[in-house]
Amino acid sequence: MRLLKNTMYMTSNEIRIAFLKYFESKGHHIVPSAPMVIKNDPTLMFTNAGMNQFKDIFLGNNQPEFSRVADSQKCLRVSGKHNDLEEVGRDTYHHTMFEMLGNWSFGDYFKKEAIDYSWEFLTEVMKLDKNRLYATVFQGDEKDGTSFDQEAYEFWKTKLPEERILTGNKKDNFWEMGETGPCGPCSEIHIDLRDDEERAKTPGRDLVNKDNPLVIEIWNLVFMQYNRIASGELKLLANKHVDTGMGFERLCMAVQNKKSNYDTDVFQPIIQKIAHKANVKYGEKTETDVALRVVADHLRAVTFAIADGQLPSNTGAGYVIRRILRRAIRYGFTFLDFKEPFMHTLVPDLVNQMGHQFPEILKQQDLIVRIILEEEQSFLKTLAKGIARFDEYVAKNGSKGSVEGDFAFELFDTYGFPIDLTQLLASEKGLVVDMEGFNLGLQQQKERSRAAAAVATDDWVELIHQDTPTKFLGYKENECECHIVKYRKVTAKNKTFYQIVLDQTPFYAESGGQVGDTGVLENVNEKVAIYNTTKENNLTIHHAATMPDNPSAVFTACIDVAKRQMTANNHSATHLLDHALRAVLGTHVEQKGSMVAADRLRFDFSHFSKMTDEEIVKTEKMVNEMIRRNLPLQEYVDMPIEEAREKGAIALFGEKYGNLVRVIQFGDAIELCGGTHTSATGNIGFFKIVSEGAVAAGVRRIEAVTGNAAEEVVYAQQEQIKSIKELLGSNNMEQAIQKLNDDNAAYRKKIEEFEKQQVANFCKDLEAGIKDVNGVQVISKIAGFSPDILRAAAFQLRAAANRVVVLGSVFENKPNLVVAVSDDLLGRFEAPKLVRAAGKLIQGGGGGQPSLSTAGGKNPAGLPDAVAEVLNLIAEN
RNA sequence: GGGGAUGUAGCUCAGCUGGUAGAGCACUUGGUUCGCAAUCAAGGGGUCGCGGGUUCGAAUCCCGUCUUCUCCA
Repeated sequence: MRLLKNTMYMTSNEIRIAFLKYFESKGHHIVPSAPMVIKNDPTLMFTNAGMNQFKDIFLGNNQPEFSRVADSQKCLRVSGKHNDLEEVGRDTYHHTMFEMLGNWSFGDYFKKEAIDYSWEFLTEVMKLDKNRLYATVFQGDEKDGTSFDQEAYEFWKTKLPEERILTGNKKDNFWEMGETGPCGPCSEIHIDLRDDEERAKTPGRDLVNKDNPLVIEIWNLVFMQYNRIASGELKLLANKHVDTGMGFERLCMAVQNKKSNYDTDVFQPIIQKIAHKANVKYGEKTETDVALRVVADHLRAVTFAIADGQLPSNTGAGYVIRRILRRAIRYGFTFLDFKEPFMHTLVPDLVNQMGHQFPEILKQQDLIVRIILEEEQSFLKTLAKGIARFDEYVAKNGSKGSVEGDFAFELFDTYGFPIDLTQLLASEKGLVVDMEGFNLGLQQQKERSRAAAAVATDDWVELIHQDTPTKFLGYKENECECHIVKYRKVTAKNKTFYQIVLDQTPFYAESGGQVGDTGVLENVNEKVAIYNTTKENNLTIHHAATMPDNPSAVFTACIDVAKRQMTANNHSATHLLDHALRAVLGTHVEQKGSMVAADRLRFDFSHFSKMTDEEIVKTEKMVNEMIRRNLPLQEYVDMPIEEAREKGAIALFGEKYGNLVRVIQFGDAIELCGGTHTSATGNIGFFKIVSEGAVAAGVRRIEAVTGNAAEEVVYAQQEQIKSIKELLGSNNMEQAIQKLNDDNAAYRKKIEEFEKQQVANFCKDLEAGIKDVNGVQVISKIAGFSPDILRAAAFQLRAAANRVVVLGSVFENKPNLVVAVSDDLLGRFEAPKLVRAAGKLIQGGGGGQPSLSTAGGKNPAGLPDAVAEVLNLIAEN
């Protein structure tokens, strides 16, 4: 319940809407947040800034659709100079997931308007106290040849007294996207949220950019006016852009007059909920406060990541999500005393709070809950195992006073046991963890990995300047004339290859699950094989082992048509499968992953139980029925996304779509899709599911084949059945196999009994032939039994007192020897010694336990001598 | 992608340097009666992930491969 006093402040939802409304009123086009999970950019796993979705515009690979844009962007940061996952929650202002409010100008307005808008929004719309605001301006950099940003300074002078306009160096006030590329000076707006008393003591201007949690940067206005080229030199850009970013949570804190982001209504409802469940109060104890913040923050991050299609896993981006989730579980486990899964129970509360603004989490709530629950269960299990392992270690090594770094690292590295938990457990036992040793192990691990993953990428060699994406002709053409726009050399693991960008291409770049095309780049003089095609942002990259001798020549790019056709068949079949699954299982089926290759297809989708055989058959039949109807491909290029949605086209969560989309339709199966498809479903021929299984909680995977490959599966099965029938000599396989099974069991039983009998008879015979050697009852015999029977007999015979048993046999042309000694003679004779000595005579070796040992060899003729040798040895002792 | 671990009875796992595959729970049958995981006895159940190799002998050692987990990138 909100206190009356607080109703004076805008809620976070109102603040977000006010921001978007304001910029809309200034001619900005409002775009939705891009997914937090990034595909098609190997340099980035998650959206970490508002500008990510516009990167291609800044890089000049793409043209903007609108010159003024604003949005609120979901972002995730887990590493970087100011963002270490381990720090989140310990202080009151770091987050993993946050929203970045931003407005952009692509070659439209520049410094004046950017500054005017930001000032007006903060002071007039948000009504923040002007006296608490500071602006920073770039001071210039001699080495770069850049000068003081007089322009920005002049504009700020119209808003602020000069003593509250500060200058900053290259580190704070010059923004660069990477080593090279567009960049420029930036102007930051800082706000001083301290009490008046504090402000009177120290002026705010002394605390700007000094890591004070209450004197913070609230908005960064970047003025992109340069392009940094590989030599480090700056060149003026023809089109100047504005890129701004304002931390939504910080803005809420300022507007709502709080001392921490976590005190705003963005976090408080969920924090209160967690506190209630944990039976603690927020604000009472540092330890539990940190844990509450960690859980609240991480819950948001994980929920949104899963909604955007990134499930926790053990590699790449999925691993980052798992780490975040596990960190929250572990804080809950240790400091909030949650010994049972709890995170998943909080999802509905978060959805309740944010589901209106972000419908993706509302729609996928069930899946999110299930996945988090499963992760919680499995992690609590690894915690339990780690604790057991730790206790075992302490029982053995507790007296040493410290926990060895090697052990702590092993626990962490192999068993996933968090190091801080190890430290906690250790301190409870009065032990100290050797962190130096632990860090050494971690360091070595990192170096190993880096060395293995080292990729050296050379600069692009630009042959033709082109600021539009490669024109893709592959929907219609299998080959086309082309020029190389640019290329670069890449070295990884001592292998070099080349990445080539063309002006236009028929090659489909790996995306949307469909594999990249292969083919050749050729002209009359030369021919280069393209072995893969991938996408990096908007660049279509052709991979080749070598470069043409004359890269500037005109080429013909030809794809491997057969492979493409099979891939297209599989891609179309995937759409039919998706459609059939929704019909058979329900509309909760959402695509969670897809892989379309020439020889097979794989489709991951949300569904909560194993598909029954009937459901699988029903799905197959439905797909095959659509194939037989030979539905023609209906392709709509550049259809407005709203129209596509009305048509009922299936879109993917976590996929970024423009305003104009490509729609692929086969009958009732309609999907937004960029892939290549077959002209009519009849080309697919035949569809067959080859496996169905689980990939994660609530996610199933189907693997299937089509056309030739499917035909082959059927033929292979037919062939198998035929040969089985031949082997059985019967057409009624079920009956014949049942009989075989029954017979087999009966025979096994009989053999067992027979062997038992054999051993018993054998023993009886042998008992009759006991000899006395040196006061010891000796049984020795050479027979034709298997080693197993020999051993069983010896085992029985040694039960009596004062006995040594020596048995030999030739079985399958190999000599075997068993020596057994009765318990009371164990001090006097050792079976292994005896058997080894005898083994030499049959050209073999042996050993075993003191009471019973075996040997085998290669010389059957030596067997009598071997037995005699044992008797000699007995006689000598 | 690299490192480490893991795979043994329906389930949870043990099996030390190679020597007759085990425990607990579950199951079957029988006995007992102390009413909600009762107890006693007997019993069934295992291609030791898969494929090679070394060895007289491999669950155990070596090589390859797959599964799952885990850390790093």
